[in-house]
Formats: sequence, C-alpha cells, structure tokens
Amino acid sequence: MRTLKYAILGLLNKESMTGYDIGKEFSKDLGEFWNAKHSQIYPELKKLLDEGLIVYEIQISGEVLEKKLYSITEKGKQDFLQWLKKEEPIEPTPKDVFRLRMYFSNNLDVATRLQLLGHQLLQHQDRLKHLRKNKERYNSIPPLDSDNFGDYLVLDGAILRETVTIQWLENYIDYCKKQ
Amino acid sequence: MRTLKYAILGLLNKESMTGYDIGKEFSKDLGEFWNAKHSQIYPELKKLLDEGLIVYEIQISGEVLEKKLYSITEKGKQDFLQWLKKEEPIEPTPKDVFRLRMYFSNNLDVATRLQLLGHQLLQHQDRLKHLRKNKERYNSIPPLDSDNFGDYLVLDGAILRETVTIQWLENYIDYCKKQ
DNA sequence: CGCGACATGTAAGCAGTTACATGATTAT
DNA sequence: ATAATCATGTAACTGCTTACATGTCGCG
Repeated sequence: MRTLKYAILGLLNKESMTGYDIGKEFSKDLGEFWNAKHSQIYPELKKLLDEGLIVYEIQISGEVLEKKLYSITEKGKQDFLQWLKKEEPIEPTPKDVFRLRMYFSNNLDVATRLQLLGHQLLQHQDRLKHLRKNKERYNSIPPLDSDNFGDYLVLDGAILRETVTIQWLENYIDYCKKQ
Repeated sequence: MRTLKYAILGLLNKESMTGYDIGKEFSKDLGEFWNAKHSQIYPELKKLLDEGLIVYEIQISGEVLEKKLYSITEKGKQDFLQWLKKEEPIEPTPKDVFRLRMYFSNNLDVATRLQLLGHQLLQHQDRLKHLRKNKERYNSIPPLDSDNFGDYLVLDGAILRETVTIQWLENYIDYCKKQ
C-alpha cells in the first residue's frame, strides 16, 4: 500500500525537511499512529526522488556537513492529495501480543495474572500521563484548517485508546480479585 | 519475537488440530488480536515440528484424504508456559492508516472530511454490531479458568476498542459540523 | 456433476527491524 | 576532549501478504 510513501509526502507537504527530520517527526505525536526508522526512510526518499515526487537541495551545516533538504513537487502534491481523499475499507484490527497472551491466560494462576496485568497497567498509565501532558499545549481545539489540527486529533485518539485499554485491564484485575 | 509460534502452541495446548483448523481459529474472535494466513501457518508448523515442540498423526478423512492432526509435546508446553508468564514491556502503539490520513486532513475541505469520516464510522459500527452479537453467547462472565474465558476477554477488549474509535470519529464529525 | 468448503503446500515480493558503517556538529 | 545529537547510508533478516498450485469431500 506504500503507506510510508504517503506519510513522507504528507510531512514534506507541510514543510521541507531532511530525512533525519522526518525520523524525528515519527518520534513525536504522529508516531502514535505511524512511524519508520531511518533505515527505511532513506531508501524510500531515494525512490520518491526517482519517481519525481520530491526534490532536494544540498544545505551546508557548519563547515562541511552536507544535508539534503527535501521538498515535495507539484506531481508529489497531486499524488498525495489523491491518496488523502480516497475512501478505503477499514483495516483488520491490529495485532496485540499482550491480548493474545491474555487469551491464553486461563493457563496461569491468578497471582501471576495479577502481576502481568499490574505491570501492563503501570506502563499504560505512564503513556497516558505523557500524552495528557502533550495535550496541555492546547487549551482549546485548533481550527480545522490549522497546521497543528492533525496533531491535536491524533493526540486525542491516542488518549482515548489508552484510557480504554486501562479500563479493560482494570476490569480484568477487578474480576481476578473478586475470586 | 516468534509470536505466531506461541499463538499456534497456545491453540494446540487447548486441543489437537490441523493447520487448517488453526487458520479457522484466527478467523474467529481471536482474530481480533492475532491472525495468520495458511501460507504462514504451514511453514511455521514444519518449524515447530523440527524443534520438537509439536507432533502429528495422520488422519484419514473420507476415502483417501490425509490430514495432519497436530498435538503439543511436553517440551512445547514448557516453552509455551514460559512465554505466557514472562513480563514484557508494552509495544509501540500500532500503526493506523486512517488516523495517519486524518493527521493530514487539514488539506481537505470539510465536506470531503465528513464523507471519509462517515464512511469509516459506518464500517466500525458494523464491526461493533457483529462483536456485540458474538458476545450474546455469554449471559455472564465465564469462570477465570474455563476454556472460553480468553474468548470472552478478547471480545470485551474488541468491543471497548470499537466503541472508543466510534466516539473519536463522532467527536471529529461534530466538530466539523459546528464550523 | 458441480460448487463450496476442506486440506496442504510453495514462491515472489513488500514492509519493517536490527545491525553494520561512517562521519560532522554542538554543548559541556 | 568527549559525549550527545545531527546526518546519511547499506545489509541481513524476520514477518507477512498475494499469488501460484494441487487435490478431496460432502451436499444438493
């Protein structure tokens, strides 16, 4: 489906940046729903260059360090917008190793389950706390056409997802404790 | 991480079955959190056989059709239980193409967004309806050690996840309509 | 007799991770 | 100086999907 292609085009459509910068974007809030390592980004940039969807210019940083500042082309913009507005069927639900393990958890004694669940709960509470802190940047919802509206959206989605994961864990913990 | 390995061992730990049966399990409720196609299952079974974690006996179905009924070995059970009780860090949040697209949705006019969101909403409502129907099988929570407790757990998790996805979509739709 | 489900495999290719590899810049 | 970060790339491998390939069974 070439999703990474469109993730990169989308970022370059916002503003020109280097491959390294793209990697950093994926470690911010966007990374809650899409990401890639530099080892995947650089080859993809080369491919997009070959396809004429992006171009770059060399920038000198310091004395000699050459970095490639990539920009989206008109052709790239067309391709990106085409992808963005296409209606697609929903994807199969994503894989989740912990829930797979809990599917088989009747093989564990209750004390072990409580330990695993507690460990999981703590980590999700941490992630939620971190997301809520990021959301503090916004004291109101950004306008629909602003650059950081997307950022607000994914933050909100991630917070809802963590909240309900925690609820599921707590339900299971309560049920274990009642036995 | 060899997760498929443990998904298969877990199923065979419940009861002996063929590769085909394993594929069918992945299309039931467990498939909400883990699945694999037959093209991945058969090679993995061969590998588990080589590792001595499972064995099979030939069963004749009808006149001539030979099918392989796989069972878990003692060694396989040990390996599986080891995996099951291990404490693991939570995984990075799963990728989601639609949310990636919505991250960039400030590039779309509001009418197009509402169409995409509505389309997505309908499909998630369908999935939720289907999940709720499956849950009707249970008029109460199965006991913690019963065979179908895991099934109930993943169903419950999937329902919560769909519910909150729908809530997120509806929030966005409302915000669009207010403009 | 024909169709859908049952049953088992392999091959090619795409997506993604980990590791290998190198070097410059900036802040302490 | 030295460590953290900036910056760019390749190689090997794992996981997963799509397509290729074959044949049987049970039902109507």
